[in-house]
Amino acid sequence: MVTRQFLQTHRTPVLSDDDAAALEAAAARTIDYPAKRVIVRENVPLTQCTLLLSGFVERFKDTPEGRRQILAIHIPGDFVDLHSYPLKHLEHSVAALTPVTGVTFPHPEVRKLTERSATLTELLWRSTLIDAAINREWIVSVGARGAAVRLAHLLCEMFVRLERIGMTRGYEFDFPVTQIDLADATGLTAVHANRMLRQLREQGLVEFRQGLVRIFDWPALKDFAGFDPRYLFMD
Amino acid sequence: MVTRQFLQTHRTPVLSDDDAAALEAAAARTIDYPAKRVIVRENVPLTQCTLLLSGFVERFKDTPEGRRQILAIHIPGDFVDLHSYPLKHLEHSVAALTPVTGVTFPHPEVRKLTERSATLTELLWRSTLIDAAINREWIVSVGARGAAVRLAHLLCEMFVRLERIGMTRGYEFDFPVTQIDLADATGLTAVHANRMLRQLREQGLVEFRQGLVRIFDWPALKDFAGFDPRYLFMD
DNA sequence: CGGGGCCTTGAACGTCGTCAAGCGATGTGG
DNA sequence: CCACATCGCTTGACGACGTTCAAGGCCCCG
Repeated sequence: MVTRQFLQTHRTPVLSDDDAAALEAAAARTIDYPAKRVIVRENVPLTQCTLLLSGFVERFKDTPEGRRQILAIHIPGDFVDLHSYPLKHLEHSVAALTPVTGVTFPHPEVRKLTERSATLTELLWRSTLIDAAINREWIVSVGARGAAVRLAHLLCEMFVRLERIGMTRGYEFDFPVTQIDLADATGLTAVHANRMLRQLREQGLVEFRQGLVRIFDWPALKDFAGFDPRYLFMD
Repeated sequence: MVTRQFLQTHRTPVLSDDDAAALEAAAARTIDYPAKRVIVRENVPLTQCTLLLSGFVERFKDTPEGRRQILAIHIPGDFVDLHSYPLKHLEHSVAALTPVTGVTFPHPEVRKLTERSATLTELLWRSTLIDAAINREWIVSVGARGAAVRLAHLLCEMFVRLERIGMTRGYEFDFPVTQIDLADATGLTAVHANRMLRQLREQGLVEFRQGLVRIFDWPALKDFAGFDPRYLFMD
């Protein structure tokens, strides 16, 4: 049941049992990666996609000036590169933030799935478009929100997404990334991210310490961040 | 031939004549919008997609604090909301930047296309993922590039995209938006965007005046902007 | 025990935002 | 036909937010 978490996060359109079985059967093999390992390198032809089973993954681009911009963070149940099926290669790289397990779906198998069922196609397509919606929300974050709000918004997003797959404990969850990663994701420097995290903690909103997030006041945090989860299309 | 410009911008995968004809036949009717008119409002159920035939369109979100963040700019040959087919509604709004003509594709017709041909499906899917790749490049812009570089990068992107559909004249093209729009797209204030545009002009790179862009030195501009067109997947 | 990540804090600097004012072009109503 | 409002562009002065540079601490691991 490698597709369990994926189907848990993507409930529409509803798959027939046959389609669900076909999706499950399209999985080829599982792979492990150690933390920091590059899983997909930009501009390299790809012949398969990877569904994340455990661990955290980043998509990112490094700029000529030496800055890293994280474009997305993936959690178990996410396809980290399903978009490689129509695109054939990626314009960014993908790397493991933690030790990771994934399962591969060869492009020809994906093709067969799209030939088989328009509903299944819609589901796969939809999942890549939800990633795109998250991309756009991040544009809003880095383009139009202040530093503290940006960080708060990211923590809100991770909380809601992790909650859906049962990876939270009340208002607490593991988010095993460094402050440098948070800074790279929000377009800040590590120094400033650190200061803003302290501010969030002192405001009694949320605490991030050594990969552990504790939300003190969820309604206040949501309000502070201007977080509206509709962009996650959870239904 | 309402799909001419679309097929011009999306050459892979290659469609059979039959598939191309089916796509063309799926078009329902043309619609005109005046400048500034909202075409799609966020969070409203949709039953059709719109392919842009002429004019410029923006996707955007307005923040509670009153800032507008432009998420994408569309030109003729772009589907402005094909992602509404799998998503059923959008998390952002779409508006005309100029007077605009579009042609609609009802969702049931799109569904029929996906049932008909896996290649056609792949092409449509791919076009939405190229939009997503542009979204990600914009994350890099607002997150990791300075103000002048951001503007330069946007002008590079528009030049390359417009050139492909024959809407440039040498190193000059119409880009009928205001400096306010440029600011909203790059996460800057109009005042600062104005200053940076002056700087680009005085550096002899590019000029933006009243909706007209003149590139003085394309290699130098590309270099200054760190522009690598591969994220546009033009093949 | 030494080295390297990662986190933390301070001080100085710079990019970009805010506020304010003036200009020209356009358009509208008296 | 002119008065006046509106919108977009431009520039200056000032201030704030975020970066850079620097230093020290902690912890883990070799």
